[in-house]
Amino acid sequence: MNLMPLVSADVALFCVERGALKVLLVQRARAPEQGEWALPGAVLKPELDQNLEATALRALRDKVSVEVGHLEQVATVSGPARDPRGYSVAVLFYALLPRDQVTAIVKSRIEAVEWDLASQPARALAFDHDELLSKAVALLRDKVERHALPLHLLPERFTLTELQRICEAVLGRSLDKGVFRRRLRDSPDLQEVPGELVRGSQRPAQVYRAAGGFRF
Amino acid sequence: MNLMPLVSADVALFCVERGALKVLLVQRARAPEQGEWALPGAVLKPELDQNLEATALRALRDKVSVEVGHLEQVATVSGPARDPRGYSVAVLFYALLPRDQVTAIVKSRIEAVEWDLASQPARALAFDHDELLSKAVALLRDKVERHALPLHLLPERFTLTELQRICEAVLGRSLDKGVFRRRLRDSPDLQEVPGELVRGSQRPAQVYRAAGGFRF
DNA sequence: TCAATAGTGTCTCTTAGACAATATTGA
DNA sequence: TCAATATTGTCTAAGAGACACTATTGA
Repeated sequence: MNLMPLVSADVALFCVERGALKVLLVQRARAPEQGEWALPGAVLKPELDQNLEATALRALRDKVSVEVGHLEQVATVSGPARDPRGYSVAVLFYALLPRDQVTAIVKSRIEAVEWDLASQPARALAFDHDELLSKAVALLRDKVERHALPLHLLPERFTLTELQRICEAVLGRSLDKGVFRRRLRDSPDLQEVPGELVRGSQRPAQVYRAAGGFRF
Repeated sequence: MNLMPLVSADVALFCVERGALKVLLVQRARAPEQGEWALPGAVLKPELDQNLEATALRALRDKVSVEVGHLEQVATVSGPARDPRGYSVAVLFYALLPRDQVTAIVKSRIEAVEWDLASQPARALAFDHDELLSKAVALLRDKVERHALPLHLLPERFTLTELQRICEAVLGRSLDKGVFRRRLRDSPDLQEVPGELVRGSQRPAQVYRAAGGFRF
């Protein structure tokens, strides 16, 4: 038997705020890299975590008091130098936070938290988290580019225009309304909701929700 | 500090043999699951492996004496029950073996090895390796379906028809010659080789090779 | 010439992209 | 009526799929 490395799960938690894709950063309260900003994460505790997804969920619960219903695995990085504590293995996930839960997160817990621009963070990140963040953003964009709908970024009920704005924020470019709606027309992931939603002085918009068991 | 889990790397090594996508299986020489068939793998040795990719390469080197030049990370699985030795984390990779190196592999090493049908193996696999294999096949197919060229499955020089046969084997369906060649026309991943290659009594075919630094 | 495979052309259909036109509401 | 946004339609171009046609070799 040989010395086993530190295994942990890190999470890029995304939201869309004011038209931009943001990622949640935490300021580390303890060494190593104390005071530096990083993606939230936790060390795997075999006696506590059923698997690494559970570790990731626990990290979000403990550090920012958030419960998310889904996780996407992005990649696993490893090596002797990426963490000063020694040889380490980190499994990276991302999760999406609905728009109506974004404000709830900031006023929680001991460590300072902050939403930073996902595609070009203002903060320099500890460890190799810059690289991890890039991978997570790339995977999310790739999925949306391939017509997956990031419905987890929206509240339970939403309009097609809201959905389009979210996709635009994720992709970092504007989409054509006609093309967007044409594709959604036959999407099995969306369901009309009979009730409508009126906003200000304009034509009311149809409300939709995610279809049961949709795949992201 | 708490007990850390067993970390290992497993590899689905693919080749195309007689028109079918095959995967390399090894018969386990030691417990656990002694005598059962599984994907080749190795336990991470921090003092030996620069990272988990190195562990995967070492597994191929030790078990089947093969050196591959590339690895694709597929996914990471974890949990207390997937390996009887205890809580474990396994990082799955796949690699592609060129057609002209397939025969070299079988006559190596202590453990029995076998090429099995990748999409529907005749052998039942130990641990959760059935599931791992499915993930690897799905990822490989997805990439080729999205027009990535699995050039690592071919020898250094090849014809377009050979390339098409390889893609067909990976995808498990036949492709249209015209469509296939039309796309390849502008591919930056392919380079013509001035010399030609004649085979039997028919029109000679242009020989190609992978362009420097192509992305798979 | 023929068999066999290499390589090209052509037609149709679907879809993306761009953009215009119409619809519906409150002020 | 007007401003503002929702929703639909239309034209064009690019690409996929199906399939036919031409080209080149050795036997």
